[in-house]
Amino acid sequence: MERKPTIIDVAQRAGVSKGLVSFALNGRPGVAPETRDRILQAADELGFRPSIAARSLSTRTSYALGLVVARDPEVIAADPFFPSFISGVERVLAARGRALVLSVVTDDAAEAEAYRAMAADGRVDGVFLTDLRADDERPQLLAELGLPAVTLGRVPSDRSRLPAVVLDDTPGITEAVRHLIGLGHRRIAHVAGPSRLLHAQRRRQAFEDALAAHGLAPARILETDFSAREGANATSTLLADPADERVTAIVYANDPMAIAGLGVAQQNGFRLPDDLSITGFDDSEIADYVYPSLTSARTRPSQWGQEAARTLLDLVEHGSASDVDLPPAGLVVRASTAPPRS
Amino acid sequence: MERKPTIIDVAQRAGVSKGLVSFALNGRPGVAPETRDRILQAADELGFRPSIAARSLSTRTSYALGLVVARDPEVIAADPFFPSFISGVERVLAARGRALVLSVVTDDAAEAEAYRAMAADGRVDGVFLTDLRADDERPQLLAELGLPAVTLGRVPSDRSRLPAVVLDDTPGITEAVRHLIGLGHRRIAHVAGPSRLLHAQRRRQAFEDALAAHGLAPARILETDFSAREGANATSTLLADPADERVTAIVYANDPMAIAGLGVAQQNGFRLPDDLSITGFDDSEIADYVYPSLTSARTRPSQWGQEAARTLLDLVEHGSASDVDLPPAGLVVRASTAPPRS
DNA sequence: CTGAAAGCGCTTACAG
DNA sequence: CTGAAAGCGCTTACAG
Repeated sequence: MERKPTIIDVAQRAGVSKGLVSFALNGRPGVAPETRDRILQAADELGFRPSIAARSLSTRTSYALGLVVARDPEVIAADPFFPSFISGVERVLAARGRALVLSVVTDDAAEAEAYRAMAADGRVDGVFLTDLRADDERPQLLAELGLPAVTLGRVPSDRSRLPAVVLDDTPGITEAVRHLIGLGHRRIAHVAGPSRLLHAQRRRQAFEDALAAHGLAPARILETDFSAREGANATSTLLADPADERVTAIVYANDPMAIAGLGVAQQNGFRLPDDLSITGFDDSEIADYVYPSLTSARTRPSQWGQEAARTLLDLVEHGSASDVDLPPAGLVVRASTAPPRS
Repeated sequence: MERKPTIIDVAQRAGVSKGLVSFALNGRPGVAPETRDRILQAADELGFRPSIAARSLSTRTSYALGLVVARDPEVIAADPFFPSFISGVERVLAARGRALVLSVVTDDAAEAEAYRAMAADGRVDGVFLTDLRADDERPQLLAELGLPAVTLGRVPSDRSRLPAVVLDDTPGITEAVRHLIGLGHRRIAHVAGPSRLLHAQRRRQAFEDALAAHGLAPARILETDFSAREGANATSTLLADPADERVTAIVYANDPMAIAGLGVAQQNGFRLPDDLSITGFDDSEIADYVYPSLTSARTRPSQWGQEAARTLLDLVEHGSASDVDLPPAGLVVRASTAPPRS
C-alpha cells in the first residue's frame, strides 16, 4: 500500500500552492475556474481524500455525530427502535461524509461520562438526545460542554431551546383506546414504560385522557422497565384478578411487552382476542406474524432518524435549526383486538 | 465555556517543556518520578484531556474502531444480535478510551464504500468483520486498504489470516436435532438463513449432519433472508403439505423466524407443541415469553462483542492477536418442543 | 486571482 | 533526565 496522497501532492500536480488546493476543494470563492478545474482533476487522478485528522485539527470540527444509548442491554436487544432509528441516521450521514459515533451505556453516571468524553475528545460535533426524561439534566450538561444537540421529542423545561424532532405518540394511543372502546371494552389497562421517561409518561397520559374523553377511568396502570420480562409479569398480575373485575383489554407501551403479554395470556388459558384484546406500540416487523397478529401504533423510527440527522447537521453547520414535526403515527389494526366476550 | 487546556498549559503549570508532558502522560520511560508526578498533577488540576485530533495527526491513529453492518433494515431491527454484540463491544472500548464508529448499509457496493471511506478518512484503526460470506471479498479489500480486522467466525479461504473470534453454531443445532429425534420426531425441516452467509450455511450443514448421524435425511430445507416475513412464508409452505408427509418439527435458523413460524402455525389451526415442535436460534429475551415458550440455541452476543473488541484492540496496538474460541452455546429447552402427536 | 506562512495540538527523534 | 524543534496534513488570514 503506497502512501496516501496529501494536499501537497495535489498542489504539485496542479502546479499551485496547497492553500489554493484547499480553497478549490472546499468550494471557496476566489479561484479562477480553469485553475479550479485543474486542481479538481489532479485531486481526482490522485484519488485524494483530505485527512480528517488534519482537517479536524485546523477547523476544530470532527465531522462526526454522536449517539449515546442508555438502556439495559436486555431491553435494547428486544426493542427494534434503535436499529431502525440508526439506519435512518446513517442514510443521511453516509451521503454527507459524516460518521456516527455510538456509545452504549447502562446507567446515568456512565451516560454523563460518555457525553463528557465525546466533548472533551472532540469526537463529535453534536449529539442526538433520545429517551428524554422528566427533569432531564442532559440539556444542561450539553450546554456546559458546548455540544450542540437535537432532541427526539420536546424537553418541556428546556431553557436551552434545543431543536426538536417530534413524532407525537399521543394519537397512536388515543386511537388504540378509541378502537377498543368502539369494540365494546370498558375495563382497559395500560402496561406503561418507566415513568422517568417522557415518552412513557406521555403514552400513559394519552391513555388516561382518551378514556376520560369517553367518561371512563383506567382499570389499572402498571409500570415496567419496557422489558419483555416485566411486560409478562404485569400481564400475569392483571389476569390474576377475579373474572368479574378483570380487564378485557390491555394497551401496552411497546411491542415486546405486548408480545410477551400475548404469550402469558395464552399460557394461562386465555384465548385471544376473545378473552382479551391487546395492543402494542411501534409496530415492529414481528407484530404482523405473531398469533393473533398484533394491533399496534405505528411509528417510523427510520424516518425519525433521517429527520434527526438532517436537523443536527443543520445545527452544527449553520448554528441553528428549526423543529421538525413528523406526521403522527396511526394505529394498525390487526387480529389481537376484538369485541369482549361479555 | 472557557478554552480547553492544551498540553502547553500543562507544561507551563508544571514548569517543563511540552515534550516532557507528552512523555509523562504516555507513560514513557525517561521521566524522573517526581517530575512525572508534578506533570500528572498539573494535568489533573487543569482537567487536561489530550486532543484526539492532534494525537491522530501525529500518530496516524484514530483511537476508534469500526463496525459496518450490512443487512436489510427490517432484518436488523428484528434481530437482537447486533444490539447485544455492540453493547459488549462498547463495554471494552469505553474502558479504553476508544470510540466505536458505526455504519449501516444495505447492499454490497455501499458496504465496500463504507470500508473505503473509513480507511481513506482514517476514521478507524481497525474493523469488525461480521456476517462472513462464502467467497467473502472483504478480507482482500481490507488488506488492500491496510485496515486491520477481526472476524466473527473463521474465513475458510482467508489467506490474509485475520484473527478470528469464534463461537461455534454447530453444537446448538446438533443438540436441537438430537433433542427432537429423542422426542420421536423423524420428519424434521430446517428454515435456513441466506446461503451466502457462512453462519447460515454452517447451521444448515450442522442440521444435515446431525440428522445423518441418526440415519435420517432432512425432510425439507427452505432458504430465507432471515426476516420474520420469510420465516412466516416458509412455515406456511411446510404446513401446506398433506398430513401424512408433513413435518412434525422445524428447526429455524434464528428466533424472529421461529416466533413468526409459531404465529403462522397457530393461525392455521395447529396446536403447538403437539402438532408441531419448533426450535429457534440465539435465545433472545422474548423467547422465554412467547406461547409456547421457545426452545432455542443460546449464543452470547454480548460476550462475543467483548472478546472481539479485546482481540481487535490487541491487533491494532500490538500488530498481532490470537484467535479466541468461545465456549459453544447450548440448547435451552422450553415448551415449544414435545413428542409428535401420533 | 495566487502564494507564502502561521497555526491547530499533539508526538518524536535529536541534542545536550 | 530534560529542552528545543520539526513534523503530521490540513485551513486561513495576510500580502501582493
